[in-house]
Amino acid sequence: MRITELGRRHGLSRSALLYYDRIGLLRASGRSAAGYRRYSEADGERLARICTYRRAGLPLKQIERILDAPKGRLMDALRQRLEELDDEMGALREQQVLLATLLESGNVPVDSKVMDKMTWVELLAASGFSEQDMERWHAEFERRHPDGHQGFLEWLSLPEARITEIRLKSASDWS
Amino acid sequence: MRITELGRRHGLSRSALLYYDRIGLLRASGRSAAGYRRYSEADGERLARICTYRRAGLPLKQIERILDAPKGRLMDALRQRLEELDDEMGALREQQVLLATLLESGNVPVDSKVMDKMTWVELLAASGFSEQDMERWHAEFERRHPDGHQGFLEWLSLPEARITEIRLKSASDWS
DNA sequence: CTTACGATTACGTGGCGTGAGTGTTC
DNA sequence: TGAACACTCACGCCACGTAATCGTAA
Repeated sequence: MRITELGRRHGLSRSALLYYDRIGLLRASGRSAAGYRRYSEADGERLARICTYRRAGLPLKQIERILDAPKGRLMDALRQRLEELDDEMGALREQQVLLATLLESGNVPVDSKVMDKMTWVELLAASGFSEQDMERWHAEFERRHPDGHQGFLEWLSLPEARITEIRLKSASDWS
Repeated sequence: MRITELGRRHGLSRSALLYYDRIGLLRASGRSAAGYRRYSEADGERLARICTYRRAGLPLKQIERILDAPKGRLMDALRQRLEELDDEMGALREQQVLLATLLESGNVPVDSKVMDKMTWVELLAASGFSEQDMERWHAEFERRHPDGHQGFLEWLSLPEARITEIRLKSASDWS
């Protein structure tokens, strides 16, 4: 099979396949007498996998790594991509909110949903939680669910620097 | 004002402003004797507008066009960006679906970032928080910051019905 | 003297698209 | 003989980041 034909079958352009060849992601397994690239059935199957991971938004470099890697690495990459997607969708949602307020032109609604740390600490204190309890609780949180801890601190709208600080302290308290 | 200072005030890097100068998006309105870029108050206000539109995801070229255009063009651009955003979010959602099916067919453990209620309760219990404490805490939360309470329960990924249930109970506990 | 800024120029990123100029197959 | 394909090389896109090498301010 020749390059344009292979591309057509998988919904890719000729130049895309030329690019894949250049970067070594999918090298033509042979050449004709005139120097034309020839693609085998195996090449086609490899390309099918490439297209699948590309539709999931994986960068080509990572695709190259996982194509010949054990299944565990592959699954790790997919899970990681899912988490990235959360961030990307969050960023788009922020853009939506900004655009909506700009178009409403004028009155900017205040988000009372934002929780700050002081309020949070007050709440726990009101239920009989001491500062020491807080520290032990942060440490436990960090030990059992680092990602959840991060997410919670973000939910409190703490600046990134403060989050890092708290997590580092929590980790050292635990060890 | 000099370049790094202006950037710091708007959350941009020096190289970003150098780039804006090169492409003509924001030219320094003057130079010092030694050739340093000097930015005026008017430059700062222009940059503030640029940053706003950039946070909405507009490309710099388009920003340049709408900065000195009538208000109508500006609104058109914002509306158009909102529509693009729909497409982009749709694309990301497709990636999510594909990833979910790939992960499920491969029998893979679930996202650790998601915090569920059981884990949360366990954590508090580990720090000496009783069920009764929990109830009082929910009630206090609901009384002082209803929106924050709602947001917190959503963060735990609880279904809407369960959230309503908890909030109603908390409200009645308090009254 | 140091060090924290300023300047310019040039190259890298990702994933191709788009030519220019030339050869091959049908 | 002409159209449709193939080849290689090189530059363009976007929004900067990152040196490298230099001059200036405090």
